[in-house]
Amino acid sequence: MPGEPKTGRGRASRERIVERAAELFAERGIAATSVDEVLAAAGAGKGQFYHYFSGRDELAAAAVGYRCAQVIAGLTGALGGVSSLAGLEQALAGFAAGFEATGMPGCPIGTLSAEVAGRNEEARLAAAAGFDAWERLLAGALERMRQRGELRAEAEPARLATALLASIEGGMALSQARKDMASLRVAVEAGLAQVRAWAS
Amino acid sequence: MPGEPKTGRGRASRERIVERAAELFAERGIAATSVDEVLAAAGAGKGQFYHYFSGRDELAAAAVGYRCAQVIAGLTGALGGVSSLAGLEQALAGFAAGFEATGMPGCPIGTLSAEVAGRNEEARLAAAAGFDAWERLLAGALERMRQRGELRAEAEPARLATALLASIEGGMALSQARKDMASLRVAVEAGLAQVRAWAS
DNA sequence: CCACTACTGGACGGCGTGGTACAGTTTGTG
DNA sequence: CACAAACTGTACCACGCCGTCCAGTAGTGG
Repeated sequence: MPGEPKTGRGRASRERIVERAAELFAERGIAATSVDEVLAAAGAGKGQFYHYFSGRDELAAAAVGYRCAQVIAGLTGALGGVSSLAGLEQALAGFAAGFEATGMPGCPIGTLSAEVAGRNEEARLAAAAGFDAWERLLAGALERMRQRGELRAEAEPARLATALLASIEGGMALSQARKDMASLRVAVEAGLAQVRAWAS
Repeated sequence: MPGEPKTGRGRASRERIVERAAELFAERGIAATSVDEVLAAAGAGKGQFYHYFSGRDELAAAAVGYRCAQVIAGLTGALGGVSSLAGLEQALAGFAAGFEATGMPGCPIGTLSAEVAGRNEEARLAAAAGFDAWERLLAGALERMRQRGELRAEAEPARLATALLASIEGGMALSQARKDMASLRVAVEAGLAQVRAWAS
């Protein structure tokens, strides 16, 4: 029965495995990456792996969770302090630029989510939690805009955040398939137009 | 060297394989479905398969193309004749209802696209073509609305269609991860609001 | 009817996979 | 410092995978 690490050394080992797995899963896909490859990249042996994980699926779930935490940490930096429309526009433009710079590999959460949903419940929940956190960041920014009077009082930050996130997510999906940033730009612009419609 | 079938019998065999592959890929994922499983489902042997396909990847591309054609055919029925806002609303509501009825397995094109992009160029192009066709259907409906005077002359059907498709696609991605239709509904409603903003 | 091509079915092989077993080494603790 | 628990490395196994091969069966044009 595998369990949580009980020593610092163990924790470091487990974490190294998860880190490498998250990287490889993101760039090659989960199904297309073998446990052996992950272990080789992490410089770990089978014994370590099955000491901490019950098997492949548990690793996938952990890696998805780790990836989401990374992404959310980055987004928190960009969105956490936003409280104006101009700030939101800038943050999203920066996000789109980063997406383009990495070669449009699809949404880091969305791609994993699509691969995992319906085949690994634990991982699906991790991805959903990632989306939730992202949406909360957007909702927080919108709420601050509303409180500062930039948005009308009747605006609903939660709904707007969902719609905005869907636009971003869908835009990335289209851009990934088309290998063309235009779709994401149009989608983000449309999402922002929605927000502007509620401006005071 | 595999090639196109030259007899009716051959064409039927090839098509049976592609059909079953499209079904299995859609419900289990491409990477998680073996060629042997597809062939067993199609009642075909290895000889037939390698007579028509160079290998796994070519089958994947063909199956993605087939799936897209199916989906687009269905959407053409729903959107082909739409020329009013009410009609568009109804078509999208019907689409959402269908999505819910099938258990929210993600967008039939989007899920495959995410799995295939970056690993199978031919299949990625097929998925992109599917998105293009879908977007054209939306753009056509919007253009008809504009010509009927329901949308202002300055409205840009192509841009609006991209934004609307992104909302739908992103909404499906969120709903799939969350197993909750609410996200898709909010996203679609927001997309429609964008369109209404251009109403005369 | 013949010869030639298209098509079919399945047996087979090499390989990579996820997972197990187990012996050896650290590490923390009393 | 003893000793148990945590941890690590690797050899190994059974299985399923993709793709090859080939012998046989339609089907078709001359």
